[in-house]
Amino acid sequence: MVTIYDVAAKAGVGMKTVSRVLNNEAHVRPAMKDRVMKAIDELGYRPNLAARQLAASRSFLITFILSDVFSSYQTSMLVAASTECRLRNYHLVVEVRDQDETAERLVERVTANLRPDGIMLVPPLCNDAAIVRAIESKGTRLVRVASTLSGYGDIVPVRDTDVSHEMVAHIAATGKSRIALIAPPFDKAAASERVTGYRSALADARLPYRADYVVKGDFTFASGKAAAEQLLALPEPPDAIFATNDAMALGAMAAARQIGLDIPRDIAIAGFDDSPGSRTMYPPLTTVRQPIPGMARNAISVLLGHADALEELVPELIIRGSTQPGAAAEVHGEDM
Amino acid sequence: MVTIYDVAAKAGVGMKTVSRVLNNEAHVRPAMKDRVMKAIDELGYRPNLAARQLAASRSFLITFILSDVFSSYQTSMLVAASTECRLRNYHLVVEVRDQDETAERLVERVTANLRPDGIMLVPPLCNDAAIVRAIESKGTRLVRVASTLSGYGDIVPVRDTDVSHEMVAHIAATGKSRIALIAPPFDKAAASERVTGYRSALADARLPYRADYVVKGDFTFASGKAAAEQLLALPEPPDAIFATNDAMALGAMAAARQIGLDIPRDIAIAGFDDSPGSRTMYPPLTTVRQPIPGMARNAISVLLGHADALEELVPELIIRGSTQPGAAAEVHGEDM
DNA sequence: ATGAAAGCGCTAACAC
DNA sequence: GTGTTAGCGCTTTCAT
Repeated sequence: MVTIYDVAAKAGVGMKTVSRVLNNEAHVRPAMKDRVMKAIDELGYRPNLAARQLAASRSFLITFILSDVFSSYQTSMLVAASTECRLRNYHLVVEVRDQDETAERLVERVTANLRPDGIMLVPPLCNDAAIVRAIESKGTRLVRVASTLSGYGDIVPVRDTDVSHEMVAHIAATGKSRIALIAPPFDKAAASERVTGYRSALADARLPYRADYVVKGDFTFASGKAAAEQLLALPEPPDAIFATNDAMALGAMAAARQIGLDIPRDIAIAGFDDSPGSRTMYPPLTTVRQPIPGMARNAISVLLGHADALEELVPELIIRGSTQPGAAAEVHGEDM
Repeated sequence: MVTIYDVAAKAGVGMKTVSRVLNNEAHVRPAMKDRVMKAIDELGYRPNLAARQLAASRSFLITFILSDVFSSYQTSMLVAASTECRLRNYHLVVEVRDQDETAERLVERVTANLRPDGIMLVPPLCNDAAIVRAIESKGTRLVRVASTLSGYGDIVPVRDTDVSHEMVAHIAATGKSRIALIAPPFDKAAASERVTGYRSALADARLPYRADYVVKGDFTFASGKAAAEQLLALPEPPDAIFATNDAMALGAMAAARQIGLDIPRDIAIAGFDDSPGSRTMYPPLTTVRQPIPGMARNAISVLLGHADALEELVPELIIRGSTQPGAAAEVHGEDM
């Protein structure tokens, strides 16, 4: 094993100098730096993380807590966060919340022996007040992506209002006039940006807002299917449904299909997330692509204290065949 | 910070004794053990991983390398592996293979400063010979799940032949007689267990094996769609398609849908993996559920040297509406 | 079966 | 700017 001593000896300098070079600290003469770098290269020296952790009492680790309920959104975030960590010489540790594990136990075990420098939470866990409080009590840094909850930790926001407005405007532009919404489960659904965008677009298109056209779901396929069944059973059923995530939109598609409706002729359907499933339907689902890599980048930046240069992120409307006949028949299929 | 010294002092023993208790080593009198445990509890002592790593030169870390191409299979494995690690006081670090990153660079960076005690690879990366060789050259322990490639590292096998046979037998039992196969991309496709099961089931059902009914795919939606288009354009098209994974099966469903075929009446379709997408289709996809938690458990066991008690694992046939009208209309929808 | 002492490879604090 | 000296909190010899 090549240690920092060997490098120091080879370069003919003290070991603190090597350490300075390794950590990109200031006050190192370029010539010195080169000499050290050369020695590092020639020796094939690799710093030992455990030793750095112990001496610096930093772990260079970020913990990402995954809920036990799957979503492609979560895993996309995970992948993006891992990629981001690597660019900063950090590593991402995954911990999965066990079913019926209390928030306290979860946070305790995640925090106890690994001592991550920070924890990253995405929906739905980032909206779990007990978890957030437990992390606060441990004093571990926390970043929460797209959280609808205030409280401990930095929050990386997403602006969903405009793109939701755009979505509903697009649907209206295809000639639909009875556009229903499958809303998020939040108590005050009106607080959701996606709902706000829906309402403002209706107003812009001079379409009436009808309370019976808004049904809450809980972001699952089953809830979307149930909501759509309810909507389609209305005396005057909608001719379009905007579901606030893809899983619910797929549920709505299944409900429509089951009673023999043609999509999008009889009923247009749109979702939100650009999940793999949205691309492997026929017709493929019109949806919104979140700027996930950027969100993860922002999250890790915040966690590591570089909150200065956060990116401005804009979700993107993806129009496909479920709202526009003939649109984007050639969707990229990904292995899923 | 409570250290092992504090515990030793409080319990009135030497620190090696505390260490022995913590590591479940032999030669500790029960009374002694209790005394130490009590002190640990009262002090709320938590071992410091970094210090253990440094002293023991073990990291208590397993690295899971994710390919940049998504699959629910991969992420299910990841989750299961993380859960399994936690039960053994290990932690799972995720690293994502960058596009156009060489195998050597990938393994170098994954191995260099974190020094995981083992690496876990699942398809498709576990079949990348260059990566396997690079890991071998680092001397890091490796376990590969369901690999079709021999070479360095332990392999956790899956037995797909029987369930594939069962699948094709099921399709034949529904009255279909022209059953096509979308095969894996492997060079010698006949080497695949799924293909073997297909052929033996055809033989059992006294159905002819037709070379024009077997088309290779590459496990993506697009390849499945293309393969199905080719099959459906045959002078005598098949009345059923068994795709060797779900993504390709969904591609086949899209192809069938596009030309107005009814599933399963005109064409039955089945997949393999029980991916989230298989459950959010209408009709839901008949498929095979792999025993993923067990596979992950076996993989981590092997990696940690407990290769003794490996579980015998059996994949499960999941019959749904895409092959059997009226079957399982009520599929669990998961958020995806 | 238990204890004492010596590091593991690095960074922090300070001296120069 | 650069070098020296102490540890970080554990496990590992090796005594006893």
